[in-house]
Amino acid sequence: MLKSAPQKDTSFSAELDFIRKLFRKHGLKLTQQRLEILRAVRESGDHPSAEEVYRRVRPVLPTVSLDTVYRALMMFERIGAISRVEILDDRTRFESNTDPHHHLVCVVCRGIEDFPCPAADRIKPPAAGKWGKVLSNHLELRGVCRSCLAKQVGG
Amino acid sequence: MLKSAPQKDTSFSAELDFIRKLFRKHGLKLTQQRLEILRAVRESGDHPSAEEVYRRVRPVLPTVSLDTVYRALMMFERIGAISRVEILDDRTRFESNTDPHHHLVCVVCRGIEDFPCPAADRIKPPAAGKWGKVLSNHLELRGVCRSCLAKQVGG
DNA sequence: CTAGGTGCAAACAATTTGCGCGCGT
DNA sequence: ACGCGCGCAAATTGTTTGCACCTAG
Repeated sequence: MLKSAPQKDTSFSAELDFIRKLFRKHGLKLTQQRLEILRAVRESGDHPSAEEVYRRVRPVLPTVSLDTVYRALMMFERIGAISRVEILDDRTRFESNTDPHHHLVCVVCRGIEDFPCPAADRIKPPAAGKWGKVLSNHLELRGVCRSCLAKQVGG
Repeated sequence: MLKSAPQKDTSFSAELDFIRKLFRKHGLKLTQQRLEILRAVRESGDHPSAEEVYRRVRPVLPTVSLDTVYRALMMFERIGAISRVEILDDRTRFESNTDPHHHLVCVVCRGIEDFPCPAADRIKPPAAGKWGKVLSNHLELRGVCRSCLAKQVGG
């Protein structure tokens, strides 16, 4: 438990250098708030909503406000540090995975799981070149996840 | 111009029988409002927001309220008469195309175009069966459409 | 007739913004 | 020291709801 620096911090601090440069590059100030907000999204690797991020940083930054979280998240998205996911019937979520990937969404528990899919990445609009310039592909498979499926059978 | 009954009405009235049955089946009343709201989505074949639908029915139903539009749209979705699309950074949109299909979204003009894609329909989560039960596949290609691309080059 | 539907206005929830002080650079 | 960023609270926007009257079946 006390072996060394906390695990979570270790992995994140490795990114600190990169983050610092990124901020510098965009002429942005690296504040404690921004750092913690970014950490809340990047360390977990999941898909928190703005509210959820707010909840996560409160223990560390008790005075932080929800609007600061919003502002920071939007700013991070602008500079490419995180990306946002919009899921049917739900509020906007954020994620640290900025590589091309796709989502499995459980319509019961609203859980989101990432998965890579080169086949989906490769798909182009029909009559290639006729539509315009494609920037990204995002495939969303909606359904019921394993654990919700198990619960339903019993309920 | 006066050749016959208005074109638009012709195609929609062909669906009237189907609509009527669908409503009956669900024990719903077919009111003038609902009919016009449904028409506003189905006749255009595009992807209007609730606000846009409201705007479209106002000329025909000057007293209709936005909340009636919302209620009707949600109800139509429930009974499968239309489906909803959620696009990044934008309000919910509705569409009459309830067959499996995918979307080309222009990030500049926010326009949405449908396209069929059997390849995308066939994609399954990795480690098949491990995630749960997939109900639908939706691929969203984001980019800049032809006409916005043309404008950008000039600007 | 009578339950379900409508319009109005108000409630709600998520997100955005104006403002004056504080802190990172 | 300067100016961006912060927290507060209030404004906006999209959507939902309670209620009394109305209308399709």
